[in-house]
Formats: sequence, structure tokens, C-alpha cells
Amino acid sequence: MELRRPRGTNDILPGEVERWQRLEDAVRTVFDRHGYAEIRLPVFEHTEVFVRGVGETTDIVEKQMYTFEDQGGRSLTLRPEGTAPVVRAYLEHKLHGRGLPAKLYYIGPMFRYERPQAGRYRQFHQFGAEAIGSDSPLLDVEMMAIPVTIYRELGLENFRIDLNSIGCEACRPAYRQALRDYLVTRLDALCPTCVRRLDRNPLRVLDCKEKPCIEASEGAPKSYEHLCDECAEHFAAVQKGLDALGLEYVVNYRLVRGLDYYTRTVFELVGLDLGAQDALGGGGRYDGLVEACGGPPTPAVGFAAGIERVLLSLEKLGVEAEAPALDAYIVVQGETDRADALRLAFALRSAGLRVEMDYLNRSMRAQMRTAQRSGAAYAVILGESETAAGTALVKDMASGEQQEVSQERIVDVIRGGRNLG
RNA sequence: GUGGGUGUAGCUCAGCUGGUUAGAGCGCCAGGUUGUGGCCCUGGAGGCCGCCGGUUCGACUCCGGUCACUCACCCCA
Repeated sequence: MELRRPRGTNDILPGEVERWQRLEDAVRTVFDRHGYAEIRLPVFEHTEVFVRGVGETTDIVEKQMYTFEDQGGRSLTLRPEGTAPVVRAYLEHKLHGRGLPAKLYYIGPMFRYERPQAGRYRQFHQFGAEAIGSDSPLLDVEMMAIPVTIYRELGLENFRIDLNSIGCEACRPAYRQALRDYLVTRLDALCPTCVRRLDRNPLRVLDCKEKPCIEASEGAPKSYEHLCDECAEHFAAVQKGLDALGLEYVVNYRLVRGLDYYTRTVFELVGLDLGAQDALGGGGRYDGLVEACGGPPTPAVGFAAGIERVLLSLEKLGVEAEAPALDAYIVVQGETDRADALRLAFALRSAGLRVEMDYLNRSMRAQMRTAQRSGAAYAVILGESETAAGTALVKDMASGEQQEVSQERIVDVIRGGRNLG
């Protein structure tokens, strides 16, 4: 039986990895520009980090975690998301001591046990950010503006911002009750899962996709109409900030999100040309999470975006990313000492050129063909008479012209030609 | 966890209602005389026809199971 990669994982091969690198570059430069520092955390954590951080009643914790016991009997979990670990690290290293808000970003693999589908994998990759220690609505705005900036940088425009506010500990209970009261009157119309949700998490009924549930909740009370004064003010400020940046958004009262820790602002970036898994990114405010993880009361906001989905969208747009072509391919003729060719290759490489050569002792004809196919701008041909003279033939692959130059001058000839061309 | 679709060379795919050595294009390798690529020509390597079982004289082809991929539900990034 052939060895295969585990279900829901992907090998990122040459030819595709260039897209990833381009995206990662964009992510890093944009974060850097906005004052966010990268933080790199372990891919597994104590299971407790997620149980307390993400919430026991979430799907993630209930059925999607890769949890295992290590040889020391510790229960560990492959991280299913990035926020809880960042909060854990923020507390563990007392990052508040470096000034608030702590503005951190991450980029890396996440793991969730789910049925793989278009845009959904068991190992997937996210980039995201957290700003911990400020309740400013300006940061909520920043969390939406940054991914938008990254997408635009990459040439991706086809998405929508959905926005909502689900209130805080002070006002949400009353809203939840009002919603429940409303939905109870339409109990018969709801699907079985929503009937169950009514008790534990009635907000989730709002984003159920069953037609009857959608209709039943059509006239339901909206969270943003039941906010306390502070939350209402905050929500207004967030919208004002988005307007100030000229970011278009849609207030969507059905947007509630599946992680327990959110308060006030929640948002989602919805890709318009993706399949069923159309969330390019999402996030919100989680003013209670730091405290729930054992820290002092600390407000925070964050977002995360799915790299595979961004890449998928770019692919549909036909955005290409290719590895840069070679500057030179060294062609060795006849009985010429291959060590001379290797030495020349390394000399050119040291000078900063991208250089390849043959390692299979192939015929000159075959080497020329490979040089051609590799897209190399120049072939550097090394024969017995050239090695003896300390020269090489530098051939412009496009024009076919070639000249014999001393080996010391090859770099200049290639650089010069490139400047002209 | 539940459904639908699909599994034949490295890639994209043919293979008619079961019949003898399983094909094409692209890619890869070599050659078209002795130190030069693209175009063209010739040749070559490469397939447990996903796997297991069944029906049959005979299965890539039909049936069952299984695994994988894929799309959707669910959930989200």
C-alpha cells in the first residue's frame, strides 16, 4: 500500500508554494506597517487553553479538536484557532508590561477534525491579529481594515463585510431572553437543532440556514436594537470609523459567530466567489476572554483569515505567482571537468545570480534544452578550450547571440544585458 | 456524523452494449553523426485500470463492499 497524506491535509508543492510566499509577504508587510509584531506559538497547547478560551459548548471544542495524551499523561490539543493561545501567551509572558495595547499577529497552521470540503481542511492555515488591552472602537475598525488592505494588496476585491454587535455581559442576557421569548412562539417552525439551541444559545438560531428557521426568525428582535448605552455608543463609533476609512459594510443582524468569547463587535469577510465555505475571515471583540483565562479584566479585539480560502479566491480570479526565472544555466561540454563548472556556478551564485547546472552528465544538446525550458536568460557554456583559456561562452537565449568572455566578467555581462533588456 | 459525484500512465482524459498485446495528447528520457536550445521527425521508459470479494468460459467494463478524492449538509477560516 502506498503511503498517503492524512485526510484533509495538503502538500504544498513547488509551483504552488510561490502563491503562499507572495501572500505571506503581503501579510507581513501590512501588519508591520500597522504596528503589529509577529508572535510564534506552539502548534499544540494544553487542552485546557481551548476549553476555557474557546468555550465548552462550541462545536470546535465539542467535536473538532485533535486531542491526545502525551507520554507524560498531559492532555494536549493541536490548536484549532489562534486567539486563545495568544491570550495564554499574553498572560504567561505578562506582555502588558510592554505597553498597551499589545498588538500581535500570527500566521500558521490550525487543526480541526471536520469533513474536508472545498475551502475546508483538517490542517488549514490562518493569519490573524489580536489587540489586547484597549476597548477603543478604533481597533475594531483596524481589525477589519487590515485584512481588507491585505486582500487588496493581493488583488482581491470580491468580498463583503458583514457587521453586527451582540452586546456585552450587561445587555446580552436581556436580549437573549427577548429573542427566546419571540422564538418560543414559533417553536413548531424551527428545525430540531434550533429547538435545542433555544436553550443553550438562541442567538445561533439566527444563522441557521433552514428555510423555516429563517422565516421564523424574520421579525425576531435584533441584537443591535437591544444594546446598552455603552455598547450602542461603541457600535456607532465602529461604524463611524469604517465610514471614515471609506470601508463599505452591511449590518447583518443574523451574524452571531460560533465562538463563545465574542462581545460587542462581530464581523465576517465573506468571499463572493467561493463555494459553501465562503468566510474569508472573521473576528470581533472579546472583552471577557482574558479574564476567563485567569487574567485581569482586559478588553481585546482580533480577527483571523483563512489562507487557503484567500488563495482559492485568487485562483478563481486567475492571479498568478511564478518563481523568478534563472539568470543563467551552465552548460558543460564534452570532457570538461565538472568541478570547474561547479566552481563557476558558485562564483556566479555568490554574486547574487540565480544559476543552475546539469547534475546528470547529460549531453550538451540535452543541457541546452533544459536551459531553454528553465527560462534562463543566459546559457554559460563551458568547453575544454574555454576552461583552458579561463573564459566561457555567454549566450543570450532570447537573441541567440553569444560571446566569449573571461570568467571574471560573466557577472557584468549578464547584469549589463539584463539592464538593457 | 449524513447524502450525491468520481477513481485508467507524472498530468488531462479516451476505452462502444464484458472478449484476446489497455490507448491518445502533454510531460519525461534518448537520438536525428562528431561543441549549441526553441520548430519538426524517430525511438524509449512509465499503468496490481484505487483495493477486496462476487457473477461469468472471460471483468478496466456488471454487482457488492471498502478506501480515497470531491461537492453539499453541518460548522466555520
